[in-house]
Amino acid sequence: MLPMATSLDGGDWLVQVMPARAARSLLCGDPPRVAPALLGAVITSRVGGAKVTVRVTEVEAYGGVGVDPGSHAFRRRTARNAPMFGPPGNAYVYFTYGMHWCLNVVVGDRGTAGAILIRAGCVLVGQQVAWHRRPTARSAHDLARGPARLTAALAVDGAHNGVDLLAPASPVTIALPATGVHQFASSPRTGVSGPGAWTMWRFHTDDPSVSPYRPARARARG
DNA sequence: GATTTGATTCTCT
DNA sequence: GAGAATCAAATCC
Repeated sequence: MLPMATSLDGGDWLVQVMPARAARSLLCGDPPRVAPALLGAVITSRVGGAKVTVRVTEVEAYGGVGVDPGSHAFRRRTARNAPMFGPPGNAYVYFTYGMHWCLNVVVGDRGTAGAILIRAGCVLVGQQVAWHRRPTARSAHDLARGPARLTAALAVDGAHNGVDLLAPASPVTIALPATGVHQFASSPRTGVSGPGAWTMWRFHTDDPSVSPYRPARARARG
């Protein structure tokens, strides 16, 4: 029998998290409905033997095949987006702009290819390690402020694509809060242009670590 | 096979 | 605020 909730004690903060089985069940829902439930979630990385824990403050929801033009899986299943078609709770890590990694949590029923992009968080444990990995950060709130900064602070990269984030043995794990965040805002997604731009599928709490909103813009190329 | 695009970040002005 | 860095995947022809 699993406990109703377990606690993670990290000093001046305390998060009541739900059991992995309950979390996996919750993650089976539609991406825009599940996304707010990930606010306040706790992601722990043990990559390289160093422990870094962040509390999620900002997420974006992405739909599946034929549902969401802003999603990698909109057209069809490919080798790249294959992890999105896996079971909910798995990680989908992709490389973008030639230099950045972004971490998603697969949601929705298996095969529906929904995902939640983890856009920002605040570092609760392992700040020194995070500073070492993110020397250009200007403040503690800046350590994981932005999807690529967050993966840098956690040392998450392609090696973690497809791992089960709800398995305790995984190098990167996620724990959902037993009590969801009640105060949050939604807005259009960052960097999504075209037909999917209108969706209010970006959710964030009132926290300094939330990344500044930037609408999609055309890029000049040299 | 060639070209375009992108769920970004950093630096310089 | 604008531009550069940098590359895999998707799309175009």
